[in-house]
Amino acid sequence: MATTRGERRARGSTPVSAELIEEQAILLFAEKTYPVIGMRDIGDAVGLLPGSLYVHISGKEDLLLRIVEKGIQNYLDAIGPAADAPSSAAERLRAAFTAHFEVLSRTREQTRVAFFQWTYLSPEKQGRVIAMRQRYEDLFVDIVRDGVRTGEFRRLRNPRVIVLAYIGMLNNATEWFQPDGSLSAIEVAEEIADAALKGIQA
Amino acid sequence: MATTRGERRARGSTPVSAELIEEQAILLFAEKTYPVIGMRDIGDAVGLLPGSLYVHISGKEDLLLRIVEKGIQNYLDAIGPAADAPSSAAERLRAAFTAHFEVLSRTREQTRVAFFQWTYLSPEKQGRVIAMRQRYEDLFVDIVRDGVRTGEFRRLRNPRVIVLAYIGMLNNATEWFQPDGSLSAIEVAEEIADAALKGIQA
DNA sequence: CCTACCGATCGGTAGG
DNA sequence: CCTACCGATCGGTAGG
Repeated sequence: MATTRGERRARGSTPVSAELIEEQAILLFAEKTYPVIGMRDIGDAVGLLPGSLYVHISGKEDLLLRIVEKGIQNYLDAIGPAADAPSSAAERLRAAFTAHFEVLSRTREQTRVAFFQWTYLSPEKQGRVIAMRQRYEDLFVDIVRDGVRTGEFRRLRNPRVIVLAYIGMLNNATEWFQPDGSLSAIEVAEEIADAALKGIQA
Repeated sequence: MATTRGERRARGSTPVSAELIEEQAILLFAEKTYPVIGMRDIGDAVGLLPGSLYVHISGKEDLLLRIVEKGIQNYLDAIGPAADAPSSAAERLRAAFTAHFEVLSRTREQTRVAFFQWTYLSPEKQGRVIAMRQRYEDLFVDIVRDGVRTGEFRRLRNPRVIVLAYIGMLNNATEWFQPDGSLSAIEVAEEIADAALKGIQA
């Protein structure tokens, strides 16, 4: 049997920082999820004993909070400008999809944690995350609302359902999009934007 | 402080069965996820002490496996016939979406567990789940492939991306669709099927 | 950054 | 179905 937890990093090799701990925690949380990763796993990954992690970080949950907030902020920073550009609703939706997949291809593991594991935060901290998610959602609501108002889009019976469907599709792409795969973020985003705007019917 | 775990069900009231334990486990796993729910939580929910659960079930992981497999089977049973019907690809896609949302509205909590928590199973058990998920995915692949082949759908550059996007959208609907909300499964499915087939552009 | 350890909780079992 | 308990593991800390 020997050890289940492999000592992945030799102790005392290079300096350990809060950033390094965060990086390794992202990889571990993304792979196995927050509740099943122990401080001992994180310690092994950076080459410290579990108790020594507390020299650099204040606790396990605070580590998660930082990962989640930065993870969502990455999307707000990239999609905000795309969604607010002074162009047609169709172009803005296309640009928003593209921006989303570009951030996803850069930060796939952090996205996994940010989108799916914020629920392990305490209620108070969840509130901050929900507010950020709402801003993210509103970017898409605005595009669709504008498009319907100007007549560029069809009069949808339930625009909110469409927005939720789009966002759900984007969120879930975290599960299948491969940054190193044969299709680039732009190619995937264009294909999906075409399907969303024009439909798949001939 | 007192107790965090509320004794939700009085001990010794009505007979406990494997089915009751499964029902309660679905609710608990759906709300908090598998790894953070203990046998003590499940015991509280059915009115047994944790050790007594093993009279009815063989272990925590086996409980999860049953919930996941039945949860996915519900979708195969409902979508299979819809996807294989002798009608147009558009009608079959519409019927598949509708069937999906109908199962979701019936089994929302179990779907949450089945779609998102099968990753907590041991590798061997995950294999069985992956095979079922593949059959589910293939139902949609077949519809899109048929539609493209007959010319009913556009020649998509990457049909697989579209299928993954659709399925991701459906899977993620588990997070926002409310069975008791103002919109029925059929209404939501129709709205989304329209958007998928015709697009949202005017 | 380590040593040494804390109390709490985990899934599961022996024996009745 | 309960009593009583097992060894393992958890996040975190005191003191150096």
